[in-house]
Amino acid sequence: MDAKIYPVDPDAFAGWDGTIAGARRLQRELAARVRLVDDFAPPRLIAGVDVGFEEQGTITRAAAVLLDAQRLVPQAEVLVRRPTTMPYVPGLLSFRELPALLEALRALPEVPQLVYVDGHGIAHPRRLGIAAHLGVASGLPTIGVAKTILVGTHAPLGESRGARTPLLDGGTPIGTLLRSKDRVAPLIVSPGHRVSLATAPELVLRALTRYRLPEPTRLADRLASQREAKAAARRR
DNA sequence: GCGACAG
DNA sequence: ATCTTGTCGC
Repeated sequence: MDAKIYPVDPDAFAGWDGTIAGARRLQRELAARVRLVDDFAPPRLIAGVDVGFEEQGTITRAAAVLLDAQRLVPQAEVLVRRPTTMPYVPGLLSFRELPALLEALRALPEVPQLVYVDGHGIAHPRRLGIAAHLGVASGLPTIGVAKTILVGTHAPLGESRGARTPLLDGGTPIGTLLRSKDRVAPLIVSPGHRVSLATAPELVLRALTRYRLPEPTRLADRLASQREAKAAARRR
């Protein structure tokens, strides 16, 4: 049976019975609420969110960083730590990370016009990756920026920065592979909510500097994974 | 039934 | 994701 019951967060999982099968049913329902049309104000403030773990995975760390959309300079950052409630199950990432992520996002001093999420948007088996789920749960425009493919196929991609090719699932476009830097593995970009398939990669390009990851998710990733503290501790 | 499988 | 040293390349 599907006996195991997980904690249900009313904000992100209203109506979920706590089971794995129920999680997949809820994803199909929520996917119908995803809007793939550009519907956001010209970004003045953008945010990046990501999750990391401590204590053998028993503690979840969610980070949210607010940045000036024009200069890509951080304006504020939030880090929340909570007990981990669910294991990682491919396709159900949001059920493990979304509650903490929403808490971090809500704690930011201002509401961003656009949120960059570490993970897929609609490039998901049931079209509800964590970026799409965060979008419908918060109502905010979101973009998914993942480092590897979960589902879909694609044609060969050019080696230079800016090269791109569609990510397809049974012939249907679900995202874009985007080379953000020469000779580095491409980013898999897909819309989360209130952003179109064509605009998503453009918004990622605008948030790039000299690294593979766009600034919002790069900074959130560093904070969530304690890059700073770990590097310092290891040097001693 | 046998693989694949975001973070 | 996390555990981890050195090493290759711009």
